[in-house]
Amino acid sequence: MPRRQYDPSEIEPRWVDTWASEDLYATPEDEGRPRFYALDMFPYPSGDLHMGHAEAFSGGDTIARFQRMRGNDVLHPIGWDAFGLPAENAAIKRGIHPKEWTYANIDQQRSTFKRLGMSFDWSLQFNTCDPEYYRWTQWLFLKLFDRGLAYRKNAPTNWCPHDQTVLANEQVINGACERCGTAVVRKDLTQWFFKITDYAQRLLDDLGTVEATWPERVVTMQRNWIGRSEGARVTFEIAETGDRVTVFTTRPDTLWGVTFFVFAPEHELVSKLAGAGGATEEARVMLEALQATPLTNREQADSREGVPLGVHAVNPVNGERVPCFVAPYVLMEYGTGAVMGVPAHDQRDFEFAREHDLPIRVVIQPEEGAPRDPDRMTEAHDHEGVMVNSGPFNGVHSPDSIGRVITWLGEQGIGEAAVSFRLRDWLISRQRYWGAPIPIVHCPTCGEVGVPEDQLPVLLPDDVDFRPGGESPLARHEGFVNVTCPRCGGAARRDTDTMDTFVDSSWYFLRYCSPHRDDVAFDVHAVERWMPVDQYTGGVEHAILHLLYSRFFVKALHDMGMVSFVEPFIGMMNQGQVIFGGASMSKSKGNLVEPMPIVDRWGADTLRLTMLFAGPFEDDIDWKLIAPDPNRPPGVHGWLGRAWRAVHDAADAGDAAQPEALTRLAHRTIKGVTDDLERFRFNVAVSKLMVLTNEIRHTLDAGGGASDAARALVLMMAPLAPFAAEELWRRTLGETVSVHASVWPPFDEALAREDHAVLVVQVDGKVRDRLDIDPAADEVACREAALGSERVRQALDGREARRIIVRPPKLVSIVTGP
RNA sequence: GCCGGGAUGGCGAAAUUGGCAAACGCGCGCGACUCAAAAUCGCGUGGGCUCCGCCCUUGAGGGUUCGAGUCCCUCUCCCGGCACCA
Repeated sequence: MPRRQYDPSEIEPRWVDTWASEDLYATPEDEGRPRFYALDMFPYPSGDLHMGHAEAFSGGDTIARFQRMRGNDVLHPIGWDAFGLPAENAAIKRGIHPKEWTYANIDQQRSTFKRLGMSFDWSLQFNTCDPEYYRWTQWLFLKLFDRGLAYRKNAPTNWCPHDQTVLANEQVINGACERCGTAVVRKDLTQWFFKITDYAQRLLDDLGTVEATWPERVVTMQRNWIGRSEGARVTFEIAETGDRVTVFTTRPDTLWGVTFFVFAPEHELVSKLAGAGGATEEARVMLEALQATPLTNREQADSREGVPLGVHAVNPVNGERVPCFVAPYVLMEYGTGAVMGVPAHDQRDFEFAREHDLPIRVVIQPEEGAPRDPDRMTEAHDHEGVMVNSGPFNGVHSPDSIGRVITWLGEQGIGEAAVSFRLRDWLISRQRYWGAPIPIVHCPTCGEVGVPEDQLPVLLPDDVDFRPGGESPLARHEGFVNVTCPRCGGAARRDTDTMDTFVDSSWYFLRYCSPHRDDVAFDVHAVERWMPVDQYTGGVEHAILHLLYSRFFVKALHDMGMVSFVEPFIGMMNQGQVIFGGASMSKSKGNLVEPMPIVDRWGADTLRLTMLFAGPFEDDIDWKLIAPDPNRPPGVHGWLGRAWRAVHDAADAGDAAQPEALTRLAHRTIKGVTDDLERFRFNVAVSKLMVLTNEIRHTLDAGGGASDAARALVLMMAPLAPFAAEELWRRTLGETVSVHASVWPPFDEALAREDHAVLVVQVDGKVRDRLDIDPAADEVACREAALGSERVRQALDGREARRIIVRPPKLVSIVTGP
């Protein structure tokens, strides 16, 4: 066969077509083999794929291919997270329909995925904006609704004035909309929520089951987001009105230090108490202003402002009457929306007390150092210590104090142990067009009525004025809004909100198991076969939102008896970012590097390998450092060429005997690369293949044969450089079955072992000699070899060896000192 | 402020988890091939010195150990998350 140059632009498109015509990556039928679900976070179709996609999917595809070759049935699907605001915004800007924009981008991304050689089973593809999919999103909403896990309430919400919609708590970053960066304002609206708080404890507990196989930071972020605190609930009574108000505190041991009481501005009792007669006219005006202030403006003010209510709360532990205030530093969203003020032991209360000239009473004294003096304190003492001025508890030390006070509160009937979570319910309604309509009808007689299952999907109408402003777009569509009540048949109105797109993505991994079933959301048997996902690959930006929501969905479905497992994702890995010159890439910065020009010029294998070889998968890749000259190929391209030539030369050398040293290296490499790929250490795996390639080259140059080693090399290249490996396998080596349908090479443990050893001899911690030694040498032989060394004798210089530590066959450490 | 992660040659990074620091690659230098260049191949490449050898070196300082990039303590800097959470 005439020698051909390594030419990816000729090779790669050819295999794209062949693989498709052979249906090479079809998901196997269940015949009892082990299975592996390799899932990548599905992309949002906003234009073509970018370098971040190339990085993530290169890793995910390598895993899928490796697991297939290891004899697993692999589910490796792809689809599109296709509803969402950007489609609408882009469509408004360009005057085209969101649907048209979305499906055009999906076509573009699909074609790029194919060119990159991703081993997806394309027959499984779906898009969340397809009615065949969102029908079941709506169905799941109704299941949650039936169980009381979806409900509507009026609440202060985060409103983005630019995008004209509410946002979930998780979508507000530093007081701004995560999408457009506009400062979020507070708006009281009636909205749909999912009751994720019911699952707070389980979402926290079950993290323990994935802790070992998820990135540590993701687990930590979830824990912090759920934010469990232990403490007590204590009930105070308002002296003037008799109202009872409960507070949550993590420091019940400071109850004797309460000198005031504070309500959040939204607290339900505030208006009543302000009208109880004690409040001044000035205070009432201030209160109104406070209640009208947007959330974010308050947060940014960082003030200790507050309004006296003119009423008093009675401290249940000692009967003291303390003044009540309303202050924005108390949040309605956390705890009970009211707090006891303990200025001596809480920094915020301390600042509030100083601002409003309120008394400060020390009830915890530190065990060491000077006792705290209320008149001289410059900050709260929020640490541990001994209880003082605390009636029956004087002299009690932390850490016992909190538990003892809680027990006592219970005995007195004043309070009880309590747990509070930071996590809030998930606000899912959006006043935008491009999303799944909420399948609810509002009937004047029957109230909120779920759309009957046989009437799903509630289709998103095409002919809608989706420009933002005023009412939500669907509310302006008469034909959509006006319906008859499914229950009583009377005139009713459809709910005109759409669902947050995170609802769509909270169950897509279940749909992949049986994407074309039109009678169920998912086939129970298919889901039980594939789920939970073995390895989930995607960006760490979803560490909280998407992962928390998906975990909630799966737990809720578990409780409904629909799935047997409680966690959706067993293994998880997050790719690093692809940056350029130390900064994130963007068109406006002019530092955008796109994948396709690189693929066209150097090939998809080079692009994939460059990503995987650059460093650990989870670390950022600075493209400027990896490929500094755009006119020269990244370094791995050179290796592909060397491997190409080495395999061709090995084939030409035919049956020439392969030296044992090369055979041993090949087995060592198989062992190492297998281990590296199992642990997603792609960069190290590639480096081992480079070493093997170099050794094949040297062997051939020395006149030896290398055909077995070359075959092993090609097999191991397959998950990492699928095109080059396939070309070498089928064309150069003449195999008929695809390398990607071949079995991962086995290794012989005896051959993989090192056949020679170097005995390092240290004297007083310094390396003094290196001796070749039989790897089977025992302790005695190693000791003798070391002591027999001339150089060691010189280093000892007549001193006596007091202690000799031997680790055969690697090391002898001789100690002369004491 | 709280929580988490990190710092190794000119650069990206390895180091079997306490046992030869810098594998592999990039870049650079020298050489072969070539009229020449590219491509390819070979050799060299942490620093220092009195250079066939020796000494030093994993952000800084201390500790444990026969032995520390790896474990412990203190500190500096960088990156990420949360941030009135009572």
